[in-house]
Amino acid sequence: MSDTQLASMQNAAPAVRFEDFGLSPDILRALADQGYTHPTPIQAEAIPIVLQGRDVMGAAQTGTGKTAGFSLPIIQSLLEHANTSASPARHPVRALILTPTRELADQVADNVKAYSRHTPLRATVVFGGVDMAPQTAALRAGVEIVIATPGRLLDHVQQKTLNLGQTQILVMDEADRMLDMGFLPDLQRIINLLPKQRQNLMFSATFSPDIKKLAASFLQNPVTIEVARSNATADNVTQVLYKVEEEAKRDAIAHIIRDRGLKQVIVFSNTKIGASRLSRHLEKEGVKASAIHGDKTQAERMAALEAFKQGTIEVLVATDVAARGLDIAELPCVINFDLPYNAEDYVHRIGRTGRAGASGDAISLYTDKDTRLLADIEKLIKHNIARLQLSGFVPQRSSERRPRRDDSESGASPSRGAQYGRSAYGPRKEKVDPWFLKPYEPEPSTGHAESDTAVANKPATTKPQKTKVAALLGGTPKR
DNA sequence: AAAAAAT
Repeated sequence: MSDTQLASMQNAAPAVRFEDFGLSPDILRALADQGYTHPTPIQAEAIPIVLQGRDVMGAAQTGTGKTAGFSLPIIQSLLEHANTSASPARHPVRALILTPTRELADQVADNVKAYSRHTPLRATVVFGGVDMAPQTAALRAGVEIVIATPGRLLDHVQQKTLNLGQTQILVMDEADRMLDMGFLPDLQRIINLLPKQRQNLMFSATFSPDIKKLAASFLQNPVTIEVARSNATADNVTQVLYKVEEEAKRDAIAHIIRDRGLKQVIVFSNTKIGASRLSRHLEKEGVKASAIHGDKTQAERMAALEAFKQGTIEVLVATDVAARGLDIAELPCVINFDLPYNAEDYVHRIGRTGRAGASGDAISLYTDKDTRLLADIEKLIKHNIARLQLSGFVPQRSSERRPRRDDSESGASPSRGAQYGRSAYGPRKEKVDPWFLKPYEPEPSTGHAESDTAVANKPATTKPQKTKVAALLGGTPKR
């Protein structure tokens, strides 16, 4: 027996079970339906605290079972003050769960519905991009738990199809993301609609000063629950980097997918157009792919996600709409086609894999221009990511796509490309360079951290952003 | 820089 095994046995506390929390048999039955018997660490920590009615500031990594961590005790609390009346008027909204994206709202709602299925409590989801009528019908019939994105929720409040006057529990999921997305004014409006006396739970994967300010503004004497170190990446996810020229990225993705025989992978692009293009490129290469981003209709988004979960498509090419919270069972691999502009998004993106203790791979492409982004990411996750060579990758360069040899340097007559200008292919800043024949040049092994740090420390380039959030929280509310 | 979210 290894030392670590021995140590873990000696340290092992008697395993906590869901039955130990005094949860209703109806909830336990729902958990049993799904084969859940033992809580994850965050669940074990959060459930008793939420049951006590305390406010919570949760620093929870994705994939830790956060949703059940707050849903189960909320359902229990609502049950303890159950109302047996069948009248819709007797079913006021008592718990409100806010999420930044529609897909996340839908997913959380699925979970809440599953956990409460044997109880008399009703839950419904409310988000934009889809017909309001079914949501209105569900709300009119009466629900105790609403899961929503902020905009459509406020829309319903305005339409008087939803009243938050009796809501006792507020959950803000992915609060950092909601701030990033400019939801602060909406959040403040929503909070103003709620009774002053209520329980607040706020979850955030990362902790910026803005998040702390938001927390201080509405949490009452909160208990802080921290499971994984904040801003940490799961250590069961293997992270690697491949340096690729910008023009070769799409081929590199196709190569990696084929080379590794990937059958289920999310590829993140920084732009909606980039995501669509890459998806089409992969399809041309015979890889079943779909794109998901904010310019797609909600129906297309849901269809793509479903097809990916079902395995009908192998690759989901996504913008950061899919970066946070989405739970795809046993997703083995995430690829960054672009490095995210925001280092925190890197943590979230790769958090789609390695969930629930499974192992996962996170592969990122980077170019010369990404030095700064890479430095930010490695600073945030507090370690360096292995630079690997993309083996056996010789990008396909069909003659029409491969830029012609540039003869101008040798004094020969200008190439057609030069004659006609660069309109058709866009500006090319470099002379033709047989980059794909160059040997791999690893980053200087101590150097990359040092040189990157040097870049990060340049006084002029460190961002001194004065945030709107601070202004909104501190000063006069805008609009 | 970009993306997301009510219409």
